[in-house]
Amino acid sequence: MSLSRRKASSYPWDLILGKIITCMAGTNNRGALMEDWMLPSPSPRTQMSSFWNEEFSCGPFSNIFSENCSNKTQDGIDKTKSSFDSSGEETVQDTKASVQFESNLFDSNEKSASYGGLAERMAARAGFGILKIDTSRVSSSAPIRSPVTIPPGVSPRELLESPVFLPNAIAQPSPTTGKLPFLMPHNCKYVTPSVPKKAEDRLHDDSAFSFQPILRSKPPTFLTADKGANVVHQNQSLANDNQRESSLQSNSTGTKDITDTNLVKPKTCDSMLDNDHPSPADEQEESEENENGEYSSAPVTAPAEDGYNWRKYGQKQVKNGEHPRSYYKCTHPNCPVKKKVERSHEGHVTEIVYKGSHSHPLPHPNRRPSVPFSQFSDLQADGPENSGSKPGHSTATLRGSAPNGHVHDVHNGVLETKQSGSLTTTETADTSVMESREAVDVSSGDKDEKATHGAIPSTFDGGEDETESKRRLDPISKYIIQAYHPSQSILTEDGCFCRY
DNA sequence: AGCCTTTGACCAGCG
DNA sequence: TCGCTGGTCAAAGGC
Repeated sequence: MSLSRRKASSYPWDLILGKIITCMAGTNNRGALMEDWMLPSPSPRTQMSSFWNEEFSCGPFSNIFSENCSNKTQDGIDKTKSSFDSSGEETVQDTKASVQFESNLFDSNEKSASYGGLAERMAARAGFGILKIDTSRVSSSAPIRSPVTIPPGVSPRELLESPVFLPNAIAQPSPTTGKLPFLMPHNCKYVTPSVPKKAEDRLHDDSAFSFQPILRSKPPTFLTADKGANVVHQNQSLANDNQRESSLQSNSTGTKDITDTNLVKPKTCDSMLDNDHPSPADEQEESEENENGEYSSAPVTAPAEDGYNWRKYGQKQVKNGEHPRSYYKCTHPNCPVKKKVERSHEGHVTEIVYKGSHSHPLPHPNRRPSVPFSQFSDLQADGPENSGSKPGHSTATLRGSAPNGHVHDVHNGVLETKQSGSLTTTETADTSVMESREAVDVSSGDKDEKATHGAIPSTFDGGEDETESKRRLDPISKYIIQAYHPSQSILTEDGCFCRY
């Protein structure tokens, strides 16, 4: 498989949709769906279009899971909704917004659905029509003019990298790219602390959506391990959201007491989001769907690509650990950050622990060829502020892991939190860049977060800002993020994918 | 040449 | 003090 194809496959949407497909194993249209699937690098948007047109035009996205998977799931969804309803009308609004948005998309999809030929369908997938050129009218002397007009000041490269043209990984979340969080199962919001809220915000802001500079397109990894990132980010972002979510984030995360080390077993949703950031050590975890629409043994993602450079300096088989543990150091001079990654024998990342705070901004993208361009952009824009930890925000860390109070750690049955270091419960984790980045990506539409956490740095000079200064004062912190292979995922009562 | 991974050895903490 | 364990070092080799 070509590199490009692999990259496309690595996009979280592939994972999400792959899971959906798997979930829909009982449906009759799977074959048709997979047929579309086989088209080269379909964009998330088109994938979803096909998805809806062929499979789920009968109801809201959230019903997909309940109708195609299990009644139990629906029950879980209902429960979840109930819990949110109790918090106010916000949930209702979200639901409405979601439904309306879906409706809009359906409308657009109906158009594409009428397309008959492959070209039309591909055009629909690409988000723009394929112009038919009448070659008979083209003279050899006439200048060949592209049907696409590129505005002055916009390079073709930029244009190509725009969300519309980007089939997947590079595209940032937007209605155009189909990467909007709302596309995820509504309940997935609970998967990651940060994702949820962001998705909600996005829904509210749909009408006001506007493209923003690519900051952190981390689809993935949005969690991953990068899931942990989300958790961390949540800590920061929660500064403004604490009150609102505090009611939702119950004591269920009793483990959340905190620490500088947080172990989170992310739900699949997070995991999927994290995907696109294969870290050097995690690249192998890129997952691919096989012919059956199932994921190969290749792991899903790791949390990992956080934009920093890591050097592996050791590996050990931990005594009681099921999997070998790898030790990584940040390659930046004098940067004390380390991380431990545990992988299953199949190569799946089962746990990631970040320790310490980066004492430097994210490395320049150009120095990290292994990282997709979009990530570079994000990373670059990200700056140090996201990597910094904010004492006092850390309490949100674990909340994020179980926003709704539901811990979906099927593996152990509980959210695990490891504590190490001297951090107090209120000064837990520093916000590791990685994790927070993912969160940032998802929450790009969250103005509050931006303002509060600098997710989209207002001072994007790559220098050190106040946050950075604070971050450097933070005690060493650790994050433990656990991920599971998608093939081992199940749909929980909450409508979220969990791994077992 | 530089950077990374691998891997056995070494070190430190703990009971 | 000894053994166990987790973490780290550093040489060797690969890319």
